[in-house]
Amino acid sequence: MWRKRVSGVTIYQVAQAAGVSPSTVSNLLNGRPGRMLPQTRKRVEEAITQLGYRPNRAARQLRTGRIQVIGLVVPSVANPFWGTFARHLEGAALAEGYHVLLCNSERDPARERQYVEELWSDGIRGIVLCSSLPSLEHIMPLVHQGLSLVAFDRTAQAGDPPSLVNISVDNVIGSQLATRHLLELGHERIAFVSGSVRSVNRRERYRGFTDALSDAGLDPQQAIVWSGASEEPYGDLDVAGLGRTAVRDLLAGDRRPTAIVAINDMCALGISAGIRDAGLEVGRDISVVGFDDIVLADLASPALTTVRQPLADMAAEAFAQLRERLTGDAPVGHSMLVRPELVVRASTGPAR
Amino acid sequence: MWRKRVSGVTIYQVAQAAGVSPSTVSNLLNGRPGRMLPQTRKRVEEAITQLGYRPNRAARQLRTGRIQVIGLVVPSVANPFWGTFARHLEGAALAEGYHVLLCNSERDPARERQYVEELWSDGIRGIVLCSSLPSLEHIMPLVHQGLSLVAFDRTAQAGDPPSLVNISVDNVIGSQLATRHLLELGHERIAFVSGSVRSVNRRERYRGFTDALSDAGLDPQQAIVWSGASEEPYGDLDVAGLGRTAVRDLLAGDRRPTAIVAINDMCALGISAGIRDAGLEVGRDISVVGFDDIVLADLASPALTTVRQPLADMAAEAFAQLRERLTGDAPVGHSMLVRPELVVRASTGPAR
DNA sequence: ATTTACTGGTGCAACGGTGCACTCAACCTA
DNA sequence: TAGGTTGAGTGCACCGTTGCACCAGTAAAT
Repeated sequence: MWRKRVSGVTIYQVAQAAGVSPSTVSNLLNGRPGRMLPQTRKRVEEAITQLGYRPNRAARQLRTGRIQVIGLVVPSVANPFWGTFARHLEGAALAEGYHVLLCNSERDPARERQYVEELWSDGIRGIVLCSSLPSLEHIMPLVHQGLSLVAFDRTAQAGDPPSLVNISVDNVIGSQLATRHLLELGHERIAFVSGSVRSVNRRERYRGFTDALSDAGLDPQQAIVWSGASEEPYGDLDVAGLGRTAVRDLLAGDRRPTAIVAINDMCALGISAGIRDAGLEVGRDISVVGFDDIVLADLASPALTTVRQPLADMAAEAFAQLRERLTGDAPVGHSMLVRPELVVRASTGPAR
Repeated sequence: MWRKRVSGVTIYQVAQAAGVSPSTVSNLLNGRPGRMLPQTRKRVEEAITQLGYRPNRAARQLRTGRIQVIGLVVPSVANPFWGTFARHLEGAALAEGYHVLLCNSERDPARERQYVEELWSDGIRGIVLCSSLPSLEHIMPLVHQGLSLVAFDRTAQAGDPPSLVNISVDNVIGSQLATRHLLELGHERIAFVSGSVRSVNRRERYRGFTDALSDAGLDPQQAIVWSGASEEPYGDLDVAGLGRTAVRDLLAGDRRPTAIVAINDMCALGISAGIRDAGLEVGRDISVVGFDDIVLADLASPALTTVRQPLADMAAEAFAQLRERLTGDAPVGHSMLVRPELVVRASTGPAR
């Protein structure tokens, strides 16, 4: 079976219509308009619009090796945090004529790696990776081959090559803000709830948590920590369910917390649901703090106190960094560590 | 400045390593392994794995006109409903070796059209479009040129060409289920809240709403309808804020509803927040029903009564339809109208 | 002994666009 | 008038894969 040819107008047809050679059309298209007379240029432009010519990207990519697509690997776009990020990144990319190819890793390193390799084989040379795995070893071979990588939601780690750009909020400070807020409200039995233990941002947020406890003269060793049942990767969808489960466990234990610091907002929303499941009231019986400030934090009941990440700015910066590297304007980018902000709402209240 | 060549291993290198011609490698790669001796085949396979060869997609696409990428145009992936859908679609696509190129239209017809045209110029010939605009006229020229289009969240309209596949939940029935549920609880002053009036699914859900009222002997003309302030397109992010605003207006009016049917869950969550803003209790003072059953519906407080869309199944079907058309297995697909299901939770209660 | 069929390959011309190297005419310059 | 320079535009090889058309060698059929 042979497929219908649907490729559309080619540069040859444009050239013919304008009475010039394909090279001239190409010259115009590729920023060399000074190489022809204004009247020639005009003829070519008219032919282009009249025929509705659009360059074939595959041919262009094959010839030049360049392509106006970047990859985005997120844990799961079903999590509104990542959905919002994807949308912002796409907005930034679109403004410069780039497309975004979206990949959900489900926090599975194997899938992450597979995706990155497929993107490479698609000719994509710039990727925003939201991995939060401590080690990016599985990706580094491609980086050395020329892949531009911006790691989002991951701070610089010892041993990172200089070519790697990290963009992240300062998780330690964010978590400190959250924890201090609870301490100031008089809470002392504060729990920390998260999923997988391995991610960089979990580690850092945990450190901010313990730092704040120490500063307040409490013993971090005594802190109540709930970290999911297993070491297995988990999709971000489940993180809310995880929070719900956590509350059951915590309330069944002998040291019931009066406040909970959640790894992120989805988790916090799950925790809030779990608290209600137990017949308790969020913000009065147990306080909850999230992280991210997704849109739903403000919509929840009670509205969620959380640590805000300036997502739109960070997405814009991620794209800007990637683009500079891709176009060769700045071979070495620089990492960015954004200061987060505490947003106090109704899910936190004085300890009773 | 000339860019570093980073194209990787080519089919020539594989052929040379295996001691055959590129054609033979190509034959193996393209499902014609019977054309060579088993030992030859083995040599080629070994050369492929050893060199880590991955076909260059641009070259392949240029030659064949085919490409293993489909486009997905959604209103906004920041809305968890669309995020979840995107994830499911991607899962289905990935299983068959397809990638998904994601585009957020923000419900702007101009942007929608622009995206579809760019996808076309990228050589993409299959698109899942979540438009819900009544008319797809702005897309039809490309469909006639050979674009395979699956319209999601949109039911068949009079005048649709047979080549167009629509996949949607039965909005009329879904909305009827929601409304009847409220009627059975004794509500009579029921409001319908939505954003833009123009979308097909808003129209249908509204019809289900009025049908149910009529069936119960109520006059649909008397129904309380709130439909946003303007005719302008709106991003899906704002739909929650819209719901919140709606409640302010409704409570300021002289006919206060005792129950509200929301166009979707994000809107319902906004409505719930608005009800709380006014110092009232959701499910007791005012009942709220959503549509979609996003993950957060179950997490909300009170948990949201809503109409469930079997999103995973629908996404799988959307991809399957598209794929059949792209591979030529089934030149004419068929539309799908899924029966939705009411999920009763705590946001609805008896009228007082 | 010639024809026919099959097996296991290979040769080659595209696909559409790019940009370096080139030409050719017109215009200086000494 | 020979030599140089500039301006405007063209020729062509190449990017990596594909699959039709072909071919050489062997085996079976006539």
